[in-house]
Amino acid sequence: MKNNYYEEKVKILKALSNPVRLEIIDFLSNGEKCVCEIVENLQYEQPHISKSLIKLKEAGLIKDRKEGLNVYYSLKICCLKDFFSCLNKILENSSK
Amino acid sequence: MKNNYYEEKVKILKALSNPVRLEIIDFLSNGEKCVCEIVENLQYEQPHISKSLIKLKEAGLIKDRKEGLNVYYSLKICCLKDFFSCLNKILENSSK
DNA sequence: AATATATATGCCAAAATAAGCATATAGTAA
DNA sequence: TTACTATATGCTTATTTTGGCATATATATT
Repeated sequence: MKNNYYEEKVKILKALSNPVRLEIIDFLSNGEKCVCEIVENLQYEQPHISKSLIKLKEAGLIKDRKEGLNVYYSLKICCLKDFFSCLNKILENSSK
Repeated sequence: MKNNYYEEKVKILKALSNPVRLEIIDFLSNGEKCVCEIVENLQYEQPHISKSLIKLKEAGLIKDRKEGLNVYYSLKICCLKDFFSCLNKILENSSK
């Protein structure tokens, strides 16, 4: 259905529409990290980071892997670089 | 500032995070259209379309041009195609 | 000037999101 | 079992977003 077609995209875009979640994605672009590393690095409350990760995962943007007590998250998408370079182009254009 | 860096991207992503606005962008990918054409084609209330267009414009995604009583809107960004093809890849991956 | 048309704005209630804090769960170690 | 650690979940309040309806504005026409 046409509506579903847009709704699914909206879900991904909404997951990305948050500064903390964008920061997490940036951090994960350096490779797989456990939640504790993300919390330590980004300095937000642990539950906040956890919820952010879950939202990104539900949108299909990242994946997780358990190892003992730790959960490791990593990017699931390879095209995100181009995606964000488009965003940057938009920003450059806007400031003109 | 790092915060501003993400906030600006979030503004663009939020503008895109809505099915009606995505539909408008799709429609505009066929070329410049006036508000009346968009309203007629997408079947939403005119004030709703107007607000959607303004939000997209404020995010730097589209531009407008007045001609008599009409206002014509068109895409301002050429990389949106790649942007959405990335979204589609994410969707394909998610459904696996 | 009066009228008509295209578009934008304002206001409102409902729904969604955000973020803090407390607490639960799952795995590990003693 | 008990205690500990890493992560997830639940609850709550504040804020933002949504979409409908009424109305304002700007331009064109008579």
